[in-house]
This record gives sequence, C-alpha cells and structure tokens, in this order.
Amino acid sequence: MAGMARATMKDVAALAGVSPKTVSNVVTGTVFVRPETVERVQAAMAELRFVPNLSARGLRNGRSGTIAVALPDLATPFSADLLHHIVEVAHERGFAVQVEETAAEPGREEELLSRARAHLIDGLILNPIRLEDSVVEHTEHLPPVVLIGEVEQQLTDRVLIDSRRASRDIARHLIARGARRIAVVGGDTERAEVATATSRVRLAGHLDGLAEAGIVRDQALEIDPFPWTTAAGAAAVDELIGRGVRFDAVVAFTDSLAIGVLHALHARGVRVPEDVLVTGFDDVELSAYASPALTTVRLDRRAFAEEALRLLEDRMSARTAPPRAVTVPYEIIVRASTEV
Amino acid sequence: MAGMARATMKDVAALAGVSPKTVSNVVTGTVFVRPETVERVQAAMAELRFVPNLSARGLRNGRSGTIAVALPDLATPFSADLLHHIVEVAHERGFAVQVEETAAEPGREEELLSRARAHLIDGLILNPIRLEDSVVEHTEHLPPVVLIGEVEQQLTDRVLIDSRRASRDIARHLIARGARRIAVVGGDTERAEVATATSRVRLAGHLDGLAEAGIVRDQALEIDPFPWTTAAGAAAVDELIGRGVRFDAVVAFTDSLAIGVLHALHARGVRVPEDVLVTGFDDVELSAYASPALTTVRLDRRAFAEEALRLLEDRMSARTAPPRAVTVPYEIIVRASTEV
DNA sequence: CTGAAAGCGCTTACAG
DNA sequence: CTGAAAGCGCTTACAG
Repeated sequence: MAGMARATMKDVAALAGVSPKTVSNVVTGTVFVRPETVERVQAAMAELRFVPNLSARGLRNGRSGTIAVALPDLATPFSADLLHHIVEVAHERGFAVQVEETAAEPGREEELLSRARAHLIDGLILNPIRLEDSVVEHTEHLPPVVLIGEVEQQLTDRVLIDSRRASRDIARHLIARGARRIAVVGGDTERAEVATATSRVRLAGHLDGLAEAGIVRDQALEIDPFPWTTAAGAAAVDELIGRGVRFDAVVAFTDSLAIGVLHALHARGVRVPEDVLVTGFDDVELSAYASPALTTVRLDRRAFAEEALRLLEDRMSARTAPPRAVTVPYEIIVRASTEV
Repeated sequence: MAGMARATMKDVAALAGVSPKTVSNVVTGTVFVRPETVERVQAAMAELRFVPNLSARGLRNGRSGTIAVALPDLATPFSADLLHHIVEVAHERGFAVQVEETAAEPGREEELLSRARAHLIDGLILNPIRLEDSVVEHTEHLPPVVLIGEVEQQLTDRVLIDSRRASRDIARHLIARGARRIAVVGGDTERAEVATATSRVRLAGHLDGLAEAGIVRDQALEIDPFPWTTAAGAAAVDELIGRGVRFDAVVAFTDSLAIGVLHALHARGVRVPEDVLVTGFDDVELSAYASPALTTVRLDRRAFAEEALRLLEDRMSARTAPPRAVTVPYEIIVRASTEV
C-alpha cells in the first residue's frame, strides 16, 4: 500500500462528523449505533473508499484473522485437494490462509514452528512428515497447532484417519482375491527409522493384514522411494523387477505412487488386474480415470478440513483445554485394478 | 498468541541494558551496532524467546511481507504445481504467501480485489478467469497486482504464455499427422461470450491452425464443459459421441480434461492414437504416465513463478512505472497419444 | 448512544 | 554508536 493515501477511521470520522470510536463501532458492529449515524458513516466510508488497516487491528487485538497451513508438498494432488477444502472452510469462517511447504528442506518444519509466532498467525494446521515430538512439546510458545494425518504423539490437537486399519483392510482385500506376495511401495521395514510417520503407520497396517492371514513377510517386497511422486512409483516397480522379485499384487501408499506403478507394469507388459493387483491410497480425482481405474482408500477431505478448523478455533478460545483427537472415516473404493 | 506473555523489544532492551532502539537496530540489521552490544542483545532475545510482532512492524512500515496468490481452483494439478513454485520462490525472497480461490463463486475475484488492501498484503498474483477489465482499471486503489495466464488487457503487469500460438502449434501437429476433424474440449465459439480468457485464446489459436490448413471449422466439434475437471473431459467425449459427431483427433485445453478424454475413449473401445489422436495442455506430472502418455504443451512453471515475483517486487518499488508483460516460453512435448 | 484518552509493539527522524 | 519521543491506525476501558 506504500505510496497510497489510504483513508483512516479518523478521516471517515471527520467527514461523517462523528468520533473515530463511532466509526469503529459501525465497522465492527459490536455496539448498537443509531441508524442515521450508521448511514452517514457508511456514506463517508464509501466516499473515501475506506478499508480498515488490518495491521493496526491485529496489533490492537492480538489476532490477525489468518491461519497457516503447512503441507509437505503442495504439488501433490492429495495436498492440493486438501488445501482447496481448507481454504474453502477457512473462508466461510472468516480466516485468510497462508501456505507453507515443508518437504523441500529438512529443517523447514522447525523453522516454521519457530517463525509461526512472528508471522501474524492465529493458528497453524500442520501435516507433519519429519517433525520430532520434541518440537511440539513446548506448545506454550506457539500459536494453536492442529496436526493432521498420521500423527503419533498425543500432546496436540489432531485430525486423523485410521491409516493402520485402512492399510490392513487393503491387505485383506488383496489376500481375499488370492494375493500372497504383495509388494509394498512406500514402506520399508529396514528403513523404518528414517521413514515418515505415514510410511510407518501404513506399513504396520499392512503387516497386520499379512499376520492375520498367516503370510510370512518378505522384506525383499518392500521399497520406500523418496519423494512419493508418480515417477518414483514407476521407478520402484522397475527396481523390484530388477531385483528379480516375484509379486502378485502391489500396494502403493499413495495414488500418485500407484499411478506410476500402473504405468511401469503396463510398459513391461504386465497386465493389471490379471497378472498383478494394484491398490493406492487417497482417492484423488485421477484415480477413477487411471487405466485400469484404481482401487484405493477414500477419506472425506472436506470433513478433514472442517474438523481441523473446528479444533483450531476451539483451541484459540480455550488454550489450556486437554488436547483432542478426531478420527475421520475412510472407505475402500474397489475399482478395476483389483477386480479379477 | 492470545494469552501468552510474549516478550517485546522493551523487555529485551531492559534485560540487555540498552534502549529499544538498539534492539531494533540489532533485529533489522540496518545500522552498525557494537559487537559486544549485539551479543548482549541477542542473549537477551534468546533468553526471552523474543520474536518480533509483525503486526506492529507492518503497521509502522506499511508492509506486511505477505503476498497473495489467487487461483481459480487450487485442486487442479496445474494450479497446485504453480502454487508450489510460487511459494518456493516467495520463500527465497522473504515473502509469506496467502492463498485465495476464485472459481467457487462468480464475485470472488472482485471481492478479493476489494479486500486486498485490507488483508495485509503487499502484492497480489492473480490468475484471472472471469475478471472484467473494469476491475483492474482502478489500480491506484490496489496493492501491486501481477496477472498471470491468458490476460487480454494491458493495464497491469502480467506474465503470459503465448497460448494462442501454442494452440496453433498443436493444431499443426495434429494436421501434419493426418487429422482433419479435430474435436475441441474446452472451447466453444458459440459460447465465447461467457467463456474464460483461457478458452477464448486457445480456441483462437486452434482456429488459426485450421485456417492455415484450409480446414473448415465445424462447430459441432466444439464443446466447453465447466469446470475443467477430468470428469468433465470424459463427459465431453460421451456428449460428442452421443451427438453422433465423427472426429479423428481431440484437442483438450488442459491435461486434466485430456486424461478424462483418454479414459472415455478407452471405455468406448476407441484406440489412441490408432483411431483418434489426443493432446492436452500444461504438462502436469501425470501426463507422462497416462495410458497412452499424453502429447501436450509444457511451460516452465518455475520461470512463471520467478517472473511473477520479479514483476511484483519491481512494482512495489516503482508504483507508477508503465506496466510490463513477460512471456514465458513453451514447448510441445510429443508422446504416444499422437505417435502414429 | 457517543467522545477523549490511552496503548498495542514496533521504527523513524531528532538529538546527543 | 545509542537514547527519548512521537506516531503508524486501530480498539478498549472510562466517562458522560
């Protein structure tokens, strides 16, 4: 706004012949003001094109009306759709949304948390990927934080899906269709130490499913590429085949990975679902349009966004209440990629 | 931050035994301060966990350090990837990014522009879809605005691709491969009045290509679904086939549409590229992994983001300079969907 | 129902 | 190189 002569409440007050306080009352609408006064003030605001200075309001109120959303990679279809819903819900509730991306550099989550207080933010919705529990521990120095996704600690409000159970359900689904050697793209027991929470939780669920069915785990079937892009999904299949590993199904831990898997199998002349079954996770829009259409796990992303915002707003008004967890339901969507 | 006893510069000054001014000098780094003083101040800041209040700074400076990015639909793979790059570049240059979505409601672009001054924003990157020129006209009441995409007016800084030429090149490519009856998904001459600028510009380029080759336009081949989702692309093909229209190629104005087109053709037993050639626009990550892989138009989205930010920063420091246009190059990527 | 005063936490001239 | 004062534009008690 540099260089522009913005009108202030004082200007509006002068033009309308009232005090700045009255203008403030009209703008915020918290106090009753006589209708003819309101009208005069509004006319003056219109004439001067008055827009309240939110920095000043923020300084005074200690609130900016902005929340931040931090996601690992904004370019991922899943993240993009989630952001879309969060922006929509936030808009309905009067919040602006600031975005941050955390996957690019290792220290970005910590940096973000430490800067969060500075950045005019009333709250933060964070989908953690490498976040150490320790960082979340000193919450008293942070604005309200809601964690979303595969969250393992319990010190913060969080919105979850039961990924472990979903992943087990996928394993059951494949085993029921005859799969015995299920490759896993996105999970690798040997690398569990450095893996993301998402990877660990989904792998655990998968292993639950194997164990139930009495199938012995074969770590040669597990591969966890980074990052979880479509290209990486395709490369993972090439790698497995290169290793000479036989498999009759592939579980991919995101749809983006799964679409790469489908592509690589197709390129090698492996038929899906006749030779190999394939599943994804997330149900992004394109999954229904993959060839063949992809069996996957759908969660209600709108509900996800709503719950996150609700927790955040509740936390803003009750800083010391005990942390809460909300679980959003999921659903296995069966499509052609596992329809034998 | 409500409820938290945040340390202020005054507190830091008191603890370090200096004046607030000195603390400010240390924080901003604009003035030389004696090293031992710097050290004392930094120790005090660390002890008190001091973080500057950006509302106060913004009020004082008239700058917030935040820019806004407004895109029609954040869930679109193309928008998501563009946002990813903008956030990355903005971060490098010290800006936070606020996002807005404009497609949801008709008046959202106007609303956004009118609120822009209020929302603590130093500048706005806007990908307009229905924006009336009139709105951009009173730029003196807005923060710096850079328009991106298919922009037809010249009153504002803008980053463009030459979509019209790219679309003509696609038509040439198809015609060179024998196509004569090219269906268009995303452009419809009859509906040009209500279409988006993207649709109009790309359709114009397509018609250029037909005209060059002496091919007579057939409006029965044109269809412009809304919104431009994958589902809509599939539906458009069904609609064309339902109309009984024959075609030997399909030009889709985004990759998302094109992937829907591929799916619908496959479902109907139409082979690509043997029976029908298909092209997209944008080169999103998945296009290389479609079946068959998609011929499309690639533009450098990182360059797009960089140019937009550069124009915005230039405009912040020179409000009255004449508006500039930067054109980002594109490239036709030929893949299996047109490889006969 | 409306006014006059004070203050949110910074930074920018103005002095020293 | 550092201090004391003033002010950015709001809103919140405090009076009337």
